[in-house]
Amino acid sequence: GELAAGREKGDPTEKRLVVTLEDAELWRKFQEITNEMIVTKSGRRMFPVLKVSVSGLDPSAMYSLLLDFVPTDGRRWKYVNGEWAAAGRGEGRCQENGRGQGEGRGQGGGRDHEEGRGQGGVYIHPDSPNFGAHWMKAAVTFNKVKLTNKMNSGGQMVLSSLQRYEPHISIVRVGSRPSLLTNVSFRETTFIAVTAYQNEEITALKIKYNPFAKAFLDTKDRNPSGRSL
Amino acid sequence: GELAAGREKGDPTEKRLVVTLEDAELWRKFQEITNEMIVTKSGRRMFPVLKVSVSGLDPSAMYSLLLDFVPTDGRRWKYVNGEWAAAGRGEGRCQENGRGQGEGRGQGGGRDHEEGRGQGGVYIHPDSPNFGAHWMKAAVTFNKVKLTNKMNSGGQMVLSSLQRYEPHISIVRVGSRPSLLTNVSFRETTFIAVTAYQNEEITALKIKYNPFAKAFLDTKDRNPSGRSL
DNA sequence: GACCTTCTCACCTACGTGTTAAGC
DNA sequence: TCGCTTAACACGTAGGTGAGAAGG
Repeated sequence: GELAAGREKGDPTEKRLVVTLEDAELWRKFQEITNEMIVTKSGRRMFPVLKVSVSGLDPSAMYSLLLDFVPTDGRRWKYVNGEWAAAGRGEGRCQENGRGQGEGRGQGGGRDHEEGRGQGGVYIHPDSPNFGAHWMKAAVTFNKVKLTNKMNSGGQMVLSSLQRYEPHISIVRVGSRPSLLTNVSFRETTFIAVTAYQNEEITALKIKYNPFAKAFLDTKDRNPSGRSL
Repeated sequence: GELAAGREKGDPTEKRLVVTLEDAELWRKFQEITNEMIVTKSGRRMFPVLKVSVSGLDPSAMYSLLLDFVPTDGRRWKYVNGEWAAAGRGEGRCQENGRGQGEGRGQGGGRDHEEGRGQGGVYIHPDSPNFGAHWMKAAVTFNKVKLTNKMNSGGQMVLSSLQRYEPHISIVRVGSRPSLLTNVSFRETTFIAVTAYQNEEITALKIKYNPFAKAFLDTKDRNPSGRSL
């Protein structure tokens, strides 16, 4: 774990709440050359996997961890001449405006409407709900979340291709007195949603580090096109 | 769902609590000829899978579902001449005596000590803890529990080979006021723990109904030794 | 034509089966 | 020997990869 983002709240129990991104080095390798994530009709997992360690919760209180994807801008992006460039406006579907960061909603209110919908909205970590002790005893992995560009029947996060997103993790207390505790994101996890990889260096990194792509490791190694990743 | 077992308690909320065994017909096919479950060092899943539907919970209250295996007797069993027969006493490893059935623990008390240990003790359903609504919206499947004969590092249920067990499911309320609500078992899920199948009819049933054993379906079909299962 | 999307595919990971032979 | 246990194995299920061709 390497990057920490903490917020304080008026609540006495979770004052020292800290959320740390795991595998930050790996994320940075992708981020340096602009990360891409595949979206498919049936849903595609993320790689790298979003993984955070949490501390500062009340071990015996009950929490849920939420994940959503916030567009970093209203733009579409194009990959031309080996570089990502902003194209025109956000394709008309101005669905993203309610989720910006300058709204004063980060401290506990604000999410009241728009929450129950669940389509393209919020991914609830499958361990939810659970005790603070559970979330803190080991890093929390979002390896099962799937990204899609179609509205399927639930569970998958709907993104628009060629738009840029930043994953946001929320911790909410459930039970007797539900409340939003924190809402963190990590810049190195930003990515552009694509239906096919644009930058072949991204492809090479995915193949190199994702065990499920090991079938293509040989192919890329035999192609001695030079640079070591 | 076919077999229901309900218990009432002094608590006003869960008076109508009912737990129903799913796939009872399949369980009965095995039970008729004395069911066996493999135990291995690394842990073996159960087949059939323990699956129950639950109703009568408070949808917004928080519960955990627990599974443990109660020896039906202190005996070891032997498979001789195509039949199971009781052998001598419980092999000297008198580790099981605290869990017998004549103890008056069936209605809600009695489990207070011995619970936290977790080794060979209690399997907590991975969805735990969760809302009553979650447990009731679909049948609860214990397909991930693993049976072992060695004390591994956690998660697996330690059983003694050639002993007979009955799975017990407990529903506990967690959170503000923890309490054991009910404690049910189903006779058709009784089995003898074995390191290798003794009754070849059990083997045939496992192969016939467990998708993971499909590799052996052909073998058994080509052997036209007669009876249809 | 250029760009983006969709589908099928071979090839992996990961792991659940009973079988079989060896071990004790 | 006999009874029980263990480990290696072949063969499944289940599903996650990018490649490549086809579609729009």
